[in-house]
Amino acid sequence: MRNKNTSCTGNNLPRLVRPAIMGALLIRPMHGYEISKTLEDMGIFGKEGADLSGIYRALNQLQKEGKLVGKLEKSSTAPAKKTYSLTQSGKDCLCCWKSTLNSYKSQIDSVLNLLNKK
Amino acid sequence: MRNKNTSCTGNNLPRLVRPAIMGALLIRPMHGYEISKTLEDMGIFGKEGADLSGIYRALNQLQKEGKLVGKLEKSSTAPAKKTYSLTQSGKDCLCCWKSTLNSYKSQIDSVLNLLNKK
DNA sequence: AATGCTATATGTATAATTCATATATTTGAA
DNA sequence: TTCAAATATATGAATTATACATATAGCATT
Repeated sequence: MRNKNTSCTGNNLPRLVRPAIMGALLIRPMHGYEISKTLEDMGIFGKEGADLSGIYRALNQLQKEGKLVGKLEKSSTAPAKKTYSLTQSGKDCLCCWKSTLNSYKSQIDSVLNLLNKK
Repeated sequence: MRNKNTSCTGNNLPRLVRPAIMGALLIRPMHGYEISKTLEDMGIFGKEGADLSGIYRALNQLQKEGKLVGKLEKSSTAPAKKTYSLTQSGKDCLCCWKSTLNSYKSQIDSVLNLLNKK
């Protein structure tokens, strides 16, 4: 059954995956699975964490846009990983995201004000 | 040119149109164009306000879902309007939206905390 | 041997958004 | 008085994001 987010029971906030990923990479360079676990531990996307496939897709997109670079690390003892780090362009983008996220918050506050009327 | 919202320059917050519309209807029953102007005046979706076509689409969906009822008002002196009001189901939904929006805010705060690291 | 975790990726369906466009009436300005 | 702008609703089409399923594969534990 799809469709859990169409109504007022909305789970995750769309468009938050990208800045969340990039924020995680501010801590240190990480690979996708590690990013997913980090965000899950922080509880950003609820108890179940963000969808892994969405994270991998976003990572590939962000790389295509030049905001991240991924380095493939092969290993004989573990599955291959791609460790991503922020580029300068990615860091600039994060700065922009800061004001975007603050503007999201004030938009939400405006709606909440409406909902608390009366 | 499309594509203004894909990156960190994100404009409108998705999934905010529906609770915003329903919140406006808490003030009083209104028709679509009036809702659009009300939200625009409140600056919820930036200076340019929300896209009108999106509002009309959401109104029709919300009506289909039983959260609103629309009453067509024909007039000899003005274009026909559809005045919408919240149903009980719509009011229940709004209550749910309140906690959803607060959870959105805390998700955003978590990401902002990441971005402010160092 | 079987399960579960680590690790990445794609296919597909759906939902939401954006922009363009169509239609029709009314009001105000040049 | 003609033309533009505002009021009012709606649909078509493209894009983006999300969600869920699924595929693959190595490693660790029981």
